[in-house]
This record gives sequence, structure tokens and C-alpha cells, in this order.
Amino acid sequence: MLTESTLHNAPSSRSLRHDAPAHPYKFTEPRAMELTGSCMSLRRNAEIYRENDRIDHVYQVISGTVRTCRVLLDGRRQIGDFYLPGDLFGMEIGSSHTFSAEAVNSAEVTVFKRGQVSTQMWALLGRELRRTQDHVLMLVKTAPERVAGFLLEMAERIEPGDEIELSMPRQDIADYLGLTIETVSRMFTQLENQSAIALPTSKRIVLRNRAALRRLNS
Amino acid sequence: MLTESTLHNAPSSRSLRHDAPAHPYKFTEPRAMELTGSCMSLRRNAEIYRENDRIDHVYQVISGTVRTCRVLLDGRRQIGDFYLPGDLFGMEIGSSHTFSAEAVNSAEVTVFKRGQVSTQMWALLGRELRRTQDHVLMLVKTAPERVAGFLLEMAERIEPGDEIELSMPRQDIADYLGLTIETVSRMFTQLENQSAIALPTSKRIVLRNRAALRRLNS
DNA sequence: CGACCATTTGATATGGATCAAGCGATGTGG
DNA sequence: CCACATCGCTTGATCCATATCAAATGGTCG
Repeated sequence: MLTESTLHNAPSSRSLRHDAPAHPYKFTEPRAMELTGSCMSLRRNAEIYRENDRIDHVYQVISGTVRTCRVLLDGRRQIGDFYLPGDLFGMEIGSSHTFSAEAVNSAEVTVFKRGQVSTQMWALLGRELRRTQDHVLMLVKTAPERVAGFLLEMAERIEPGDEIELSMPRQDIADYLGLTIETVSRMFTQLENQSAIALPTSKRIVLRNRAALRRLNS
Repeated sequence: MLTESTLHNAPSSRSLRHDAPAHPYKFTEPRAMELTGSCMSLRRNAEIYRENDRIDHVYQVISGTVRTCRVLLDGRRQIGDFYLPGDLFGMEIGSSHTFSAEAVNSAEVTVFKRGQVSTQMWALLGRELRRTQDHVLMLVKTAPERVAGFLLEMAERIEPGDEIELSMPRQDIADYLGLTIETVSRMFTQLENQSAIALPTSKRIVLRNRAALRRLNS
């Protein structure tokens, strides 16, 4: 089984990206070091791997949140998925990644050579497929449905409780749901007005009426 | 390797569906028989398997086209993918299907027990994941981009030539792209006006300017 | 021919994007 | 400690792409 290495490596500060497109995806952060079997500490927006990089590792989130994404020529960004503590990611097929992976905020990640997790590969790939299929379904729904679905999904993944802490900023949610930040924000306040949720702070969400959210989620 | 059985079975006419939702998904067709290792002949819109059915087979398209889909409560339908001759489908993880599979038009399909293709499972699953990821990316684009992308994708899968025969009706294309038939139709005529394509008939498409399509596809 | 279905075309409505401004928290320097 | 810039989020006003509603066209099969 997977074990967590005790090694800790500060992210290297080599290979800064100055070529990032303008629109919403414009970070200029150090690229994370790739040390097999070790635990990497990542700063906000640090890259773990990049689109087109060779695939030869699998990663596990120890703390924080990781996102995978692809950027279109014109700067539109699509977030493939969010990975929370315990989740494995980096599982793609072929010789190179079609997504890049980045830390949403400070995070720790354990890196494995693919061979080390070969017995889990099957389950991993299946989980990935299932989630991507659900993502497709989400993208054909209306804005309130997508946001309600997102909240239910996060609630389910984080805790059994009714209060959740969204680790990602609005822009990430928007890029995951194929909406704009303004629309995401409006949907949140709309849900709040319907008292389906409460927003003690912008990142903290209380699910006050799951049934209403499920109804929206259609 | 996979071999094509010579057995031919007419689709059974048991288990007609009368409970189908109203909106665009309203077929009332016989459900296909499931005979292991055999070659099934399917009529238009015949079901091959249904959402929530137990997963225990893998299928290969011999002739015709197959679509996988999911239907939301309110009747909105999402097509997961189209499968053309030679393609394997039915590959999902878990105990039951999250999609149903149906013949787009008359089709022949060979059925295998999962064990028979276990060595291909890995590649299959990977291909499926990759295509689903591309589908997600497609769904965040604009209507002209989606349609251009769809045509390029089909052209690539069918032949090296510049003329393609779309086996599926506009409604299926619309449900695949998350658009309406009207919008799909308008995009076709728009592409025709830009002489990026020609439409000798509504199902036959000549790619007259792939570069223009690729530019749109962004 | 005439019924039926798929597709196209046209007119209008609308959900979400875009553009622009306001607001609240956090941090920095004087 | 307080101006004041900065950043992420929210709110408002307007616009536009695509949906919706409705009708015309065309193709197929009896």
C-alpha cells in the first residue's frame, strides 16, 4: 500500500513561467521539484506537473487541495478536477499529461513512481473516469444546478457535517463549472436568499437545506 | 485477440419501454438480447444495455453506430460518446452502468464476457478516460467551436478523406454537444456560408477547409 | 400524391457573459 | 494607529449567444 514518506522538500524556485497567457490564468509561480517517493511542500499555485510533461509519477494529496487544468489558446481555462487530502491524482494514460496539476493553496503531496501503485492503477483510472463522466453531465446543466451540484459534491467529499470550507477561490470554481466568477457569486447569494445555504464567510458554506440543493441538482 | 462471432441474432421484442420521458428522448424500441460471444443485430434505437444494468460484458461495434447516454429527470439527455465500427464500448467501472447504450441506426455488435478482453481493459479504460476529458473541454467552448470540433473529430475517426457521412441525426449531435438541434443546424449552415464545409445532403459533409475548422476549434 | 419525420429558417426571449463599480478584508508604509 | 493600496468577492447595468417557439422546407415511404 501507499505509505507517506517523511522526506520534506521545499519547492524549487527554478523554471519560473513568464509566458503564461493573460486572461484568468496568469500565475507566475515556481515549478515543484519532482522527487520520487518524497513528500513535496507546495506553495499556492505551484505547478506539480505541466501539460505535455512525461507521465511517470502518481501523486497523493496529504494536505491542501490540488487542481488539474488545461488552458485553451485564448486563455480560457478548464479545471479537470479538485483533489483533496487522501486523493490520488496524476493518473492519465499515454506518454504525456494532457492536464497540468497545481496546488490551489499551500499543500503537501507525496510522489510515487507509477510502478509503486500499479495494483491501484485500475481502481484509480476507474474513479477518474467516473468523475469525468459526472463532470460532463454537470456541464450541460444550468448555472444554479451546477453550483448546487458542486456544493453537494464538495460536502460529500469533505465531511459528513453540514458546514464546509471551500479551499479554492471563486475563479477556480467558475473554471471547474464552465461559468464566470460573477455567475458563481450570484448563484451563491441566490441560494442564500432561498436559505438553501448560509455564507458565514465567502469560503465557509453551511448547507442549510440539502433537499433544496438536491432538487436543483435535478 | 477479439474475434467476430458468426452467430447472428435478431433483436428480441420483449420488454418494450413505455415509460420513457417526453422531451427529446422518447423512443419505444425493443431491448436488445444479450448473448455472450455472439453477434447481435440491432434495429434503430434498440437498447444494448441500460443505465443501472449490471456490467458484465464488453461490446465491439461491427457495423453501424452506437451511442451511450444518460437522461436527467426532466428529460434532458446527455450523449456520452459515439462508437463506430471497430470501437469497443461498455467499459465502465463499478457494478452497474451509469450510461445506457443504444444503436443509433441498424447496427451489428459483438458481445464479449469481460474476462475475454481483460488484457485490453487497461487500454480501453484509458481511451475512454481520454475521450471523456476531451468531451469536458468541448462543453466549455462556444457553439461554433463545438460543432467544428465535432466535425474534425468525426472526420478523423471515420476516414482520411474529406467527405464524411454522419450516421447520427441532429438531435444526437445536439445532445452530444450540449446544444439544441436548431443551433447545430445553424452552425452547419454558417460553416457552409464560410465555405468551411459543404452539405451535399444533410448527413453528408465535405470538409472543404480544415484549417478554418481547426481555427474555430481553438 | 399525401402523411410523416428530419432539418432548416425565422422571430423572439432569456440566461449567463461582459463591463463597470462598490465593498470588505488584509497588508504595508508613514 | 491610521491612510491607502491591493485583492477577492459581490452587485448592478447592459449585451449577446443560444434557447425557445413557430413555421417552412425537403426527403422518404406508403
